[in-house]
Amino acid sequence: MFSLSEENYLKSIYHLEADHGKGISTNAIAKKLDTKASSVTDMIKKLAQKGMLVYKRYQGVSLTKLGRKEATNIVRKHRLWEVFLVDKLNFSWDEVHDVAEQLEHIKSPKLIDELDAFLDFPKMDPHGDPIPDKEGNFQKIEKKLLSTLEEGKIGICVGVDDSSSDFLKYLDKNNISLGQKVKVVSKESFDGSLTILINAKEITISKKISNNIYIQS
Amino acid sequence: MFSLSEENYLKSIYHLEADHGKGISTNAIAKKLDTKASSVTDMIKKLAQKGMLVYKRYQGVSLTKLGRKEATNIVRKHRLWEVFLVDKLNFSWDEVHDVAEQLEHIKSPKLIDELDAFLDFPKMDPHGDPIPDKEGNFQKIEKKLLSTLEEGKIGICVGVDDSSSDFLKYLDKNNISLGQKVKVVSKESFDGSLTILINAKEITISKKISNNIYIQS
DNA sequence: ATAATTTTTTAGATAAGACTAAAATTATTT
DNA sequence: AAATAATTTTAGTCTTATCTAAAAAATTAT
Repeated sequence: MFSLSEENYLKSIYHLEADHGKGISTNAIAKKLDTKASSVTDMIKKLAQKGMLVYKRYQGVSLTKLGRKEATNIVRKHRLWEVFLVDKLNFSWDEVHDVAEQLEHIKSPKLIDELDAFLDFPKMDPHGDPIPDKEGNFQKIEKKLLSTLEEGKIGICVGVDDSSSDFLKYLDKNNISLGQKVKVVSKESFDGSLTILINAKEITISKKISNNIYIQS
Repeated sequence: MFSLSEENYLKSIYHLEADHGKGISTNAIAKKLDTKASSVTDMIKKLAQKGMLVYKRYQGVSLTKLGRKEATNIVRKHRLWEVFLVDKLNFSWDEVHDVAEQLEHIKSPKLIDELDAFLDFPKMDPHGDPIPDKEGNFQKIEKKLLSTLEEGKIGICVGVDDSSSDFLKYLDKNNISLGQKVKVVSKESFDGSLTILINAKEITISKKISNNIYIQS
């Protein structure tokens, strides 16, 4: 059994590895968890002790198979709860994160399996992120950033990178949601801003925005 | 905001007051929470500080209005989650307690209101205990222990006192569930055991059992 | 290659919540 | 009303997870 804190470390390291490959630095973890490097050192020693990760002084950490399994399970729970909140309890996609952060730590294998079935075994969470199955497997879908789409090309929104409330509210305000068709009308090379056709309307979005929307094309 | 520990103390004191009236002793709380009296003293000082209860050394504690409100809300959450687990996730009534103990501490007013609506505003949990509304009000139903029912009289099972897994499994095994009609066929004065007619079958139950089943008559 | 900088670790402190053991208070007997 | 027993509180310790400040190691720059 893991403490709430241990689970949060495992999850953060898992996400960092997914984004930046193996060998996660103490500072990167500290930044992600909004804590101090010295606290991280303490905790990774403990998690190494428990066989969840490999750690050598000054060398950063990598999850072991066991650690990754643990982390994946927390991610699975987080994403299933997000689906529950949106599909069943009328939460919007910008409201789910904080609550799911709490719910992901509930310990009950039966609960999460039944929830999975109740939700009809969803494959994606409300932000387009894949939900691992019981064994921790999930299909990695082909996706790229909207910012990489060339002028004149068409794609379908399949996910967001940043899922902060502010960003999601921005998307809502501009009627951008997953599953929508988007066409790049023009690209401004100076600042990377994009004029896109979405919902039969042309809007211009900044590079920062297009860097946070995933599409399939 | 209250810590998990503080919430558990408030809830326990609330239940003790419901059963034994005001002025709950340190030892009673310690027993309920399976902890030491000295730990209880520390915590009730803290909760008194926060205005949740009235405490005078060596005199036991009583919840304030605020403390009772807090506690009621936790009970509301606990019981709503129990309904969710049984109605939506195929839990049986002997499996819900431990999970609900965790879920009751999730902090999100929207979550619990939406859950309430999703479950169609249930008035009772799976054990026949009333679910407080948002304001903390609930109707107290008239009920008495099966052990107090006289020979030849009929009642309807409306709740259980003990809701431990073992006891509930016993009831399941004997096909006793809420809403059922029960008739006292005979009463053994020596040991208080009861022969009852339930489900068109006669069974004999001990005093201990009949002391844990509530009926309406 | 050495100096300066950054990162990481160690050492020691703190807060919450629990514990043990002993002291203080209250309750019960005789 | 003492004496005994039970309960409650205090004092001090422990664990978990955090922090600050300083030391150690690694990295980058000169």
